[in-house]
Formats: sequence, structure tokens, C-alpha cells
Amino acid sequence: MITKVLIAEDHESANISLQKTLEDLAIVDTAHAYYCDDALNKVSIALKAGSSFDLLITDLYFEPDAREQTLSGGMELITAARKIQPGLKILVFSAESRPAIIDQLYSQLDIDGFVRKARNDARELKEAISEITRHRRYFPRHIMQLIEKRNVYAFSEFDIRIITLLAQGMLQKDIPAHLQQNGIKPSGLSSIEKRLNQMKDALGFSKNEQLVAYCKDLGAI
Amino acid sequence: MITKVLIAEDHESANISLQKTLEDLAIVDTAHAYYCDDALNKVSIALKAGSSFDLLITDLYFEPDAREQTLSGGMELITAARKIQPGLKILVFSAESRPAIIDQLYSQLDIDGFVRKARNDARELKEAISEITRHRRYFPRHIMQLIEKRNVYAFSEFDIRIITLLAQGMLQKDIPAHLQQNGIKPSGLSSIEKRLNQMKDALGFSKNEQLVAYCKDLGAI
DNA sequence: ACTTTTTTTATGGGAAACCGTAATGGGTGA
DNA sequence: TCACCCATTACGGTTTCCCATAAAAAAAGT
Repeated sequence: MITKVLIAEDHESANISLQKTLEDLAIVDTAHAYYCDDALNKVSIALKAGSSFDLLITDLYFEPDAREQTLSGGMELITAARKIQPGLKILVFSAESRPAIIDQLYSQLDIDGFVRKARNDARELKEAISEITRHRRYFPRHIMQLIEKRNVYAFSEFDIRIITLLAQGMLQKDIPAHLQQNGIKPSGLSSIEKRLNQMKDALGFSKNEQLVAYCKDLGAI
Repeated sequence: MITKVLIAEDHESANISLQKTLEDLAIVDTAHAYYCDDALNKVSIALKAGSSFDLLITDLYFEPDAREQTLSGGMELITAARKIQPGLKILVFSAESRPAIIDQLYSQLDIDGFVRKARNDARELKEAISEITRHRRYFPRHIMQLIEKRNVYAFSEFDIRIITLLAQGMLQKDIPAHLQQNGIKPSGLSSIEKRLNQMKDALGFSKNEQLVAYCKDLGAI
């Protein structure tokens, strides 16, 4: 059963609606954190006091301000929180829509649910919490579709590296030297051209600009 | 005095927190619209019934779904609503942070206030409504700073057009023909090169890929 | 150990992009 | 009308990219 919930969210308004939604579910034991570091602290303190949180609802991106933070965002918070309390359930509530990012949350950070800030987000939040209470993960169909849409082409580390360098303005002809310096191989110019051609071919593109735009949309770079 | 408020916002959660915030201000006569067209309808109906709204709180961007809409977003809604009820006060509540857009809201659409979905947005909403009640416009300092901080390059329609075409894979040398077909001038290849160079120079870039990536990050394309 | 296959790297010709300069054309004022 | 200014366009040389082919290296198979 989920009774004690921590909300990590910098937007005051989102915080308010989350609290209201939890009230509707008869969950009244809630704590709020407007900064990642605060959130981690509260998890730690509650754990030591023997009254640990059952669920952490967190955003992904926190706007930086004057207060210096060690945790840069929701992903780091999730990793850090799970480190000190492995069983903690985690529900991400964010406006993020890029498939690569959401996929990473499920596959690498092993979160229990993701609700996108969108049309019916309050209703979805209730569904998600209800699922998590039953020790199930929340995988709504439209989120799955979003993730699967990514499987058009599977970018490798190498692919991303090349496209990132291009997006940063590096000349194609200068990439081999850069790869060699970082001990990455293959590093030949022909290999880079070949890889780019394969990607463009698979996606029906003809120019590198298209690859950059596509990867930006996906959140791959 | 502001007593009757219409909220146009597709996010259920944002809607909830707005309602809560208005309740705190003892404003209980509120209506909600999850679509722009609905919002305009409600403004129109209330006006005809002699019980018009005092204030419209609206988001800028509404996610398209199955329901076909004539109004594409908050900006069009504002224009349309002011057309049928010129005196309507308008407060924009959005995550938008691009200076050029916010500036446009104040200077062209003549809105009464803008609150960005951010850290202290609920508090700011109360301040804004309080100001608007006194028939003053809400121009907090940090919003003004955002607008004035226009050191970032202001892309023109022409710029965006060119970069969009590049991101879609069109060859630079083929762009002049395309522009001529659409009756856009200048259309010379040199003019396009010049514009691209100006943009790259202003942003410290050297390659078109950087421009594409930058515009994707900005949401300009 | 040797051959076969695959991957990586090198090379050269042609296309596109880049960059400076010159020519063209349209508007403004004397 | 003419001269002038500005924006736009045209042109030529250089660099980078693109693409096909060949050589070299590495991996796999016998």
C-alpha cells in the first residue's frame, strides 16, 4: 500500500495539482521538494527515521537558480534515491515526449511509471498510482507506442558520436583525427562516410542536416 | 473587479492548480475549456447571455488530438476572443520562455499579463490577477529581463524557411528555385548564402548542421 | 598456416558548398 | 534625368563533401 509520497517538482502549480490528485486518492501523507538535493535529503532522513517514503513522484528537469545543486535533474535524483533506498517506487511526471529519453527511463533507470504532462495527465496519474500500488508498472499503450516508434533505426554509440560532432560544427574531414585522439575505432574517413550513408539510406535521407534534425527530435543527441 | 474567469488549458493538472489558485483568491465562478474552440464558444455564449467573462487565462500551445480545431493555439484564441469582446482581460500562463514570443504577446496581442510555468508560478499567478484586478498590466522584472535579453539571434521568417528546407534535405543550390515557385524573394543563391553566413556569424557557428541543431533546441523548426 | 571473407582505410574524380568580388537592378534625392 | 546607394544576383576559385573503386588490414573458416 502506498501511503507516504514525496513530490519532487520545481513548478509550484504542478506541485499543487499533484497534491490535489493524491488527496483524491486519500493519500495525505505527502512531502514536497522544490529542488533535487532537498528531495534526496528527505528520502534519506525519512529512511533513517524508519518512516521511509513509499513513492517518489519526480519531474525530470529542474530549472537552475541561485541555489547551487549537486544533483542536476530527475535522472540523477532517481539514481541517487534508489542507491540509498532500492525498493523505492518511482513515478516520473514530466512534459518529456522524446522516445529515446522515455525508453531510457524504463530500461535503464527501471522506473515504475511515466506520466506525461498532457491532456489527461491527472487521470493518468491516478491510474499510474493505482497500478504501482498493486506492484505493477504503469505502461500505458500510448507511451509504448511512443517508444516503439523509435525502432525505425537503432543508432549505435558510434552513430551518435558522429552526428553529435557534426551538430557541434566539426568538419567531416576532421572527425578521424578526433576519433583517434579518443581511441575510438574505426576512425577512417571512409568508415565515417559509410556509416552516415547507411543511416541516411535506412531513413530515406540524403543530407546530414536531416540526420541532425531527426536525432534532435528523438532526443538522441 | 474580477469575478468570472475562463481557463483555457489542455493539461488537466494545470487546470486543477489554476482552479485551486483562483479559489485562494476567492474567485469561484470559473469555467474550463480543454480546447481553443470550446474556449471561444464559451466567451461568445457568456457575452450573448449578458454574463461575460472578466478574465481569460490561457495557455499558448494545445496538443492536437482527434478533435478537429479551427483555432490552432492560444495566440489565435486571444485574437478571436478580443474580436468579439474587446475589453476582455487576458492572462497567458505558459511554459514559453523564448523572448521573441513573449515580446510579441505584449506588443502585438496586448495581453494583460504573462506568467511562465516555472518555480513560483502559483504565487506569480496571484500577483498577476491582483494587478489585473487593479486594471494594471503584469510586467514582472524577470519577464522584462527575458525580453530585453535579446542578444540571441532573432530568426526571421526567411531564416526559418531556409533552415527548414535544409533540415528536410533540400540541397542549398535547389533552394532558389523553390523560393521562386512560392513567390518569396530574395531568392538568389547568394542571398541565401549571405543569410546563412549572417546567422552562423551571429551565433559563432561554422556549419549548417549547427544551425539545424540550434533551431531544433529552440523549437523554431 | 593458408585461404576466404569481411571490415577498415586510402585514393581520385566530380558535385556541392563556401567565400570573395564584380555586375545588375530598383529606389531615392539632387 | 542622372548620379548614388542599397540590396540582390551572378561568377570564379578554393575547400569540403560525396561516391565509387581499390588496397590494406583484420577476422573467420578450413
